[in-house]
Amino acid sequence: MQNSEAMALSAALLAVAGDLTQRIHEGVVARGFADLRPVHGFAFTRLAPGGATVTDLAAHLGVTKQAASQLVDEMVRKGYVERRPHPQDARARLVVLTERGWACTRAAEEAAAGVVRAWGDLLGEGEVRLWGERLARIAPHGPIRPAW
Amino acid sequence: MQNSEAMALSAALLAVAGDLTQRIHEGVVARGFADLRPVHGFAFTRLAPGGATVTDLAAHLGVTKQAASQLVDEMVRKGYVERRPHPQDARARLVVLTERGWACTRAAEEAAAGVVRAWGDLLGEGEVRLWGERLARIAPHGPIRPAW
DNA sequence: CTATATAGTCAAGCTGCTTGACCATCATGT
DNA sequence: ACATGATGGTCAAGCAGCTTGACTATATAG
Repeated sequence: MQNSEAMALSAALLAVAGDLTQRIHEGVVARGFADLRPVHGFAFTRLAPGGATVTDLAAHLGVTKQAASQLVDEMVRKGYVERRPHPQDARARLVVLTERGWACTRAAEEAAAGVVRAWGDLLGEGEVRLWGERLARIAPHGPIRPAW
Repeated sequence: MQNSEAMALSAALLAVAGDLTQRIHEGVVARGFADLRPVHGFAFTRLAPGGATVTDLAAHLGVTKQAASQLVDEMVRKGYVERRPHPQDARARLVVLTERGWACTRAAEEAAAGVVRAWGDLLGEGEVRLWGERLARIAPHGPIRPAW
């Protein structure tokens, strides 16, 4: 494969990723969560299972723990998460989703499903399902942050 | 497809996109262009064909023309581009790549080719080639900026 | 020839991140 | 038991990269 082809493929992949991020975000906003940005969604995916510490969150997002702490401050202020004492470690605090946080997480899943469904209409659902498996093999632990 | 599957697929796609961005950037740095960030690469892809105005670049990157102008200032200072008078419009200035800018563009293509080749080793080259076609159908004009 | 639109720049301000310093608590070794 | 270092978290200050607003010069339309 020529270098220029690889570049075109890369550009197409990044365009799809950008489009996906944007559409999920629009879907979340349309469902009534206008005071969030995509980064909050990435945070929610880490917090959802059973909560996480600020340090966990920082590692997940690829930022300093100070930055993660500021993000948590903001989400607390907006009512999406709570800080609770950590059951095993008195230094740490467990950040967990509130009911509003869960509602937003469900909204994001619905929005993502809408986008993926549109892909299925274009390419066939089986095809799209195959993607998921192959993508996971390529970069199972890629950075959550496709930033500049 | 369940919502949670769609979310997992989305996460995998974003992880691959992040991984790709990071690896291309590392490849560019390893080839001797350490004073650039991924955004400069996105700018180069717009400038490469035959140059572009600051306003064109701003639209391509999804930022204000002031921000694009600052980016051009920086790239001029670092020797990657030049501002030339625009042949048809005395208000405008054509931003074009210098020889160093072209060298960096080639380095980015090599790096991208390296990543795509690794995908081919995992999945088969034909499979990867099919991706390119399908990705281009899904979001042919997605934003170049998969930002938060 | 006037009026409006467009290309570009200058200046100021804001947001989200970083670095650095610090305290409280945990874990380890003696 | 207790000293020592590691870890979780916060406070404070600074900065990079972007935005909005204002302005000039040139182009374009009527």
